[in-house]
Amino acid sequence: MNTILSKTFFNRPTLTVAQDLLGKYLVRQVKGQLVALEINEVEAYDGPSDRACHAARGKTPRTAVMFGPAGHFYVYFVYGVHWMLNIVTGREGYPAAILIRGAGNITGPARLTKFLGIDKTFNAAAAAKSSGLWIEDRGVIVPRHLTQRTPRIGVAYAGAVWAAKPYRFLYTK
DNA sequence: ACGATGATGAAC
DNA sequence: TTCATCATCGTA
Repeated sequence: MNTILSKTFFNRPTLTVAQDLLGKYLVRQVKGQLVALEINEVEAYDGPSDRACHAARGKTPRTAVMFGPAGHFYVYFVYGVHWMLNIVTGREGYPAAILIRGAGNITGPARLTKFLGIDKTFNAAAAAKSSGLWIEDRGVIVPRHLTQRTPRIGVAYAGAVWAAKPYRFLYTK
């Protein structure tokens, strides 16, 4: 059975949700066609004290979505070129999100959004059929020994302590 | 190793 | 209003 994950799943501690996202499916529906990719790489950005999290410098028009309810997408533009897809986690008022970096055979967050046709129009959208983009539990059991935790990519600016946090989660078959 | 390419936020 | 920075990728 394929269960669409709802707010209940995302409204939990960010690191827990990040670990649990491995093996879940990112599903995109466009013109009646479904594309489903198994999530295998994510990064957690957890709260105002996380110096790598965009919300660490307060609530701004860009980061406002992260302060909202869990289960919505935070999509932003970086390096003048790429769109990044995140899903908001945790309780309302607590800014946190998870960057989806890889799914299926697509490696790299920018390649993933390009492949699925995701851009700013998905920012603040709910992860649900109504938006054409959601996440499903398809019953995959991920053996713990096939997962890894490493520091996050490209966050040296956050300082030694936060850059070293093992907030990147990988699932390799 | 580096340039592309533009939104963002902080400083002035 | 200007400027440095940036959760990356493709080409070299």
